[in-house]
Amino acid sequence: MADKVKLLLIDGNSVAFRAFYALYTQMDRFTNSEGLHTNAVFAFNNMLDNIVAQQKPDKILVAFDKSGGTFRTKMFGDYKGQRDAAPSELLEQLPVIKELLDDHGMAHYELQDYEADDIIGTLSREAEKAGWETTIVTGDRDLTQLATDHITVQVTKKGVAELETYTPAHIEDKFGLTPTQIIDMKGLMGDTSDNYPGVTKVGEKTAIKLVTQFGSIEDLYDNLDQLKPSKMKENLVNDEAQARLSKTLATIKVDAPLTIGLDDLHYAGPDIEKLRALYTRLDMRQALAKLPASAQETAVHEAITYTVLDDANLAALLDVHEPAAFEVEMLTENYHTADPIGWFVVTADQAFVSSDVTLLTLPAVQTWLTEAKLAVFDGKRDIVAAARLGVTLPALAFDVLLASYLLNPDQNANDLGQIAQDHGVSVPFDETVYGKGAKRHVPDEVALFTHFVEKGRAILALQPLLTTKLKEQEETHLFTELEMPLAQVLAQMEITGITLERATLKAMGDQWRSTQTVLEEKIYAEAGVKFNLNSPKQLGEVLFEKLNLPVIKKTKTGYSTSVEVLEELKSASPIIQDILDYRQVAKLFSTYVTGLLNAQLADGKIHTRYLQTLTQTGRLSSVDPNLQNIPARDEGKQVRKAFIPSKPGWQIFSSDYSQIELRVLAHISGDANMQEAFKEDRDIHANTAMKIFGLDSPDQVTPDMRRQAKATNFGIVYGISDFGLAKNIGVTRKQAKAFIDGYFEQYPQVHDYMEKMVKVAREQGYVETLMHRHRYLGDIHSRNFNLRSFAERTAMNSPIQGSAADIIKVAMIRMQAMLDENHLHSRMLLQVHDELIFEGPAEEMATLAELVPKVMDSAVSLAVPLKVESHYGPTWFDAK
DNA sequence: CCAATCACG
DNA sequence: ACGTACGTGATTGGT
Repeated sequence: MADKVKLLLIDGNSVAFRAFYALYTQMDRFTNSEGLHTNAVFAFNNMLDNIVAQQKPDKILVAFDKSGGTFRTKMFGDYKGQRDAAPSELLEQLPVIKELLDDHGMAHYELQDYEADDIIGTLSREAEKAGWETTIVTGDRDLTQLATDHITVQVTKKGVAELETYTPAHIEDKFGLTPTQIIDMKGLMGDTSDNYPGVTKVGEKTAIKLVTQFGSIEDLYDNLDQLKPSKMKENLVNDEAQARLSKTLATIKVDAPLTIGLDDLHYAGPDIEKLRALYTRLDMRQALAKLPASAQETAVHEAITYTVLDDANLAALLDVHEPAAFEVEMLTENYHTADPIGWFVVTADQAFVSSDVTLLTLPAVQTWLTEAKLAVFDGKRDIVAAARLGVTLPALAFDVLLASYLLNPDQNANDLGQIAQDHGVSVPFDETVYGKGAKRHVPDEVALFTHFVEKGRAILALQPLLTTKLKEQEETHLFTELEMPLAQVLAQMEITGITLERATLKAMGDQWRSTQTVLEEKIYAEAGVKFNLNSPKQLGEVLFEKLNLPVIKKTKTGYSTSVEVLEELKSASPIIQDILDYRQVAKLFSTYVTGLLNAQLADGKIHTRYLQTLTQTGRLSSVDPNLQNIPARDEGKQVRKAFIPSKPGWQIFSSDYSQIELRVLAHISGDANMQEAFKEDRDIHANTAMKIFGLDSPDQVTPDMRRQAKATNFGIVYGISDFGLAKNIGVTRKQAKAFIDGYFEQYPQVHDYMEKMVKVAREQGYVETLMHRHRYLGDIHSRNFNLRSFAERTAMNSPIQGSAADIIKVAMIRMQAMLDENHLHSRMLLQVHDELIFEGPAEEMATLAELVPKVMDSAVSLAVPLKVESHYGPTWFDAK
């Protein structure tokens, strides 16, 4: 038995409309190089792919509305009268969508005087007579009136990705009506978007009730006398003409005079090459990537050849003098511990690969390396991997990862495959070749080496592309003079590592552990029940259900038990303080004792990895372990006593920028008052307190005033809101607003700066730092208040936080040079956003105390001085 | 794999 | 009217 013919009918206009708005907030991202928007095309295309994959239709037709009036407008002049014109950004995409359909091999059709609905209605009825199965896809629920046992209507839900399926049974379930009764319902209700009236005061509920009771509008008016006198009955009588007209307008034609028939429908499948050309023209890289490889690309794949290096053929590599892509490959993330699985050198016309990294250590290869001009993807990784073999890499020529990060920090991936794809270069993802999780493995030699060569070629292909883009974005200097050399400095810091005194940390850990156990027992006794204290869920149940403490705040999943909540509950029960204490020691023990002990390597040191391409602002981040969040306050700061110099007689030295972000703000805002405060080295928080509290002398500033002023200073840097500030310092929103108003009055140019950054973000789509680091803020145009507000705060904060990051990065590069030039034994170990931590011989401390602040405060020249404070001692704890 | 919590600047 | 501070990472429990 042959399967029935499957027909897919799509309401082109309504789906395009939904598609457009599904990605409306992302419209800026979906634009091709000619400025044509592609958000609707993109979403429409995804919808097509999904529905075709799911339904496997034999025939497809996409129906469109024909511009100009329809028979409905002739019948009712105001039909769709109130509707705003579709936005031009959508209109420009309709012809492209039709082109897309052509290339997909799908028919499309429109008819003068009729809407897409009527085309679909007519064809679906014809298809039913022919014994076909039809699916209708639309964004308009009115079309559900067409549903039968052989015609299913799918209505887009939440954008266009999800469809709700309407069969007669589903309609019965949902409304208690038959599909044709949908028309009667609509007639009574009217339709505001199509601008026809219906009956006064009748909405969906009443309409459904009336249609269920009477069957149809005609039957309703034939039997009006059955209704008891009421306002509703009066309305029905008065609006009878409108109701009947509305029903006619809502009725989809099933006999439109189409100039096509079932025979004209087809679905031949896509023309891949045409689609490729279209996607390329539209810059639709995701769609492009999904297409099967072209004959050309396949040929390239087949053409991959390489030389597997060994002692005998090494000479060929040593002959390479042109620029090359290079990598030492490892399977796992942590390159301090991962085993290398191979390495490659790829030039424009040659490729050398090997699984044997010891070849790198051969003197001939090392000599070759000193002269090599290498392009890499994540060079810091290669530098560390090579260093573990005792091999030093030359200064690297180009790092694809760093370049791509600077071009757009939020579209940055840690995978060459992803980044290449984003720039129109095709190379498999590491995950595809190596697998992930437990399945990750070294593939067979051919697969591995082929991947090496492809990665090498991608790096070479990306280098000129990204170089051009960096230049266009005026980020060349930032790239060549900042991030590239910084990678080298960071690699050195990571390789050096910081020594952890195991016994010290263990002893502290034992103490905390026993405190933890004692508190645990005490809490169970106070609660009268044993439970898992580490589970906020269980703790919440105990506190708020068993002990009936007042609920202060809820999270998405239940009661909040955060510090702020517990602080408020302190007076309600003695158990609270114990829980707070428990939390503190539990955190210290698990993260800072167990965690750090586990991270210590055989050399007795902790080697963190700095992620140079992660944060949105240009800061570094630190992982495995994070050495940028080692406790600095309260009991926790004891942990710092376990961080010691690597050699006897050495000390830990630390310098930090004092209020660097506020100084940056004083500089970039040009605010005279704020600049004066820093030029005269006044206490900035006290200064702010005087300004916002209207005091005449610093003596009048109470500690509490200073505290509030400090919070206000922070708030300003973060892109203030009165609500946020009020919450933070525990004053009313009104008072917080008064603080902010006072602040802006005293620092008027800071106010101007805030407004200017938001304006800049709106106009150019991004904000930038002192050194032209970009941050893109697509959400600045969002219709969603939250997203938009967030983008606005980010616009204010990023240039501040990011410029401070630029400054310390400059300092770090110069610092390394300074240490080298002065032949100091001291070395830089850590960076914690505004501070640098060193170790060195005790005799060098005085030199560091002189030179380190000098390098740091001269890193850039601002309108205000940069202030640096230094300390040193036998442990990190003492270097404060 | 996500949410909650808490550590840092 | 909308709900809100900016940037991170590790651990734990729970799906």
